[in-house]
Amino acid sequence: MAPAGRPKLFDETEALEAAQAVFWEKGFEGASMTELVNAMKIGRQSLYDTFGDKRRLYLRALGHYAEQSIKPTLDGLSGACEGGGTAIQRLRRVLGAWETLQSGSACKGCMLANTLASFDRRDPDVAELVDGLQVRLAEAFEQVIREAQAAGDLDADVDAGDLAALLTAVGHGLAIAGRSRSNAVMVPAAARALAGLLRHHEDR
Amino acid sequence: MAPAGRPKLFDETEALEAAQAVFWEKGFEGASMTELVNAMKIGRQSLYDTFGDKRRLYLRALGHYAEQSIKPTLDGLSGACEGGGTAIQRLRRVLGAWETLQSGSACKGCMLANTLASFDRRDPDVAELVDGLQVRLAEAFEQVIREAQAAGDLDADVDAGDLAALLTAVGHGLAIAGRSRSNAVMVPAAARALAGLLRHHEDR
DNA sequence: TCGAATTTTGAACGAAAAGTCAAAATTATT
DNA sequence: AATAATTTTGACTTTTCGTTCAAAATTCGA
Repeated sequence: MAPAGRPKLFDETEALEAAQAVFWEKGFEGASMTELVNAMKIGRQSLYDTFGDKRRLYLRALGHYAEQSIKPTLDGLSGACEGGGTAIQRLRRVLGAWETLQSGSACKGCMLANTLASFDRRDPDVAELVDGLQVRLAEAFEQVIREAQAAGDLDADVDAGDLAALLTAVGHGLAIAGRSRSNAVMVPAAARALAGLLRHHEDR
Repeated sequence: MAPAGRPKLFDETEALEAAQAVFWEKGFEGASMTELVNAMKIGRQSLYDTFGDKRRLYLRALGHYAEQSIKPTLDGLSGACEGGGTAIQRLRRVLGAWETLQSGSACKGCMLANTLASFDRRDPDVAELVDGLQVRLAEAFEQVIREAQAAGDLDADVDAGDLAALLTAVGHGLAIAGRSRSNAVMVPAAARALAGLLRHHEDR
């Protein structure tokens, strides 16, 4: 059942991705509607008709970012993608992916972290969305950690939940460091240290 | 030699601190000049005469934040304050201070991290200031780490510079997590895990 | 083919933004 | 006391912001 009336000339997902890129780079208040309209290559009114106001557009862009950038991490941890491997291998692979991601020259960091740092924390929708993703990420970490501990590839004397929270925080930290001038030095260094700390003590 | 003319009725540092608080909470673009003028309790023109434009005010506020919030950490690491103690004790004390700081209910995170996440990265002055602070922090960490390693309180098989970069990144990460809804849970958990990983392997 | 429904287009709106101007007020120097 | 220098005050300018309006264009169902 096609809707009566003129169909949209633009691809909604494509436009959303363009908006996401702008918001990711400039933040909510740093991105102007004119800028967004230009980047999305759609008319002003089409934007408002399709996405509502600026705040709702940001929410959808952030949701899209989550699907695109957080989900791969979750899948990588659970082994649903990239051919699996042992728990410790999957963990290391995700951390390695983060490293290369945040070491690039024009790195924009992580939209999640940027949102946490800049968005009005009283906004309930944003707070809930962001926090939900954070928790899901931490839970995925916890599961892999337990698995790696059970396999004897990770010291079992550190609580899995605690370590998961630490890795989540490190994710944020790498993303912030990724936006700094010396990201190409700092991020790989931090990643090396983390990889070292995550070795089993018997292997040292 | 007092300057001829009417003296200012306000304390410059006090006004700057008020501005810093607003910028810290709302970010550069999130804070309006009228809002700043009100918080600083000075006239609009006095603001422009004293601090220049909005960007220069932000730079001074950020500099003030560095003096007030980063320096204590540097001093705590070097042992210049808080009565010293061993290197590992100083390290743990700083991490503990970060934990309590980022676990609070109305936590604003870290202005440094917020700036990295939201400010236009092409701005050379901001980039230099922020990166300089990051490097100074990493250097201070590196020195304490070396000391702790020499004292046998920290495993020596992880490179001190790398570990310093990691702790700097963890600082950013805790600050970001500190702005999330579940900061009171996540931040202490991450801190516990980090404290566990930093134990010497012989103590496990 | 007519009409209802939707999108597009481009102009326009009011509000709020950053920043400025000029006169009044206050102080130190002479 | 007079002058020069500075700050204060409050209105004002200009620009940009997010959002909306209304008419033209396009498409589908009857």
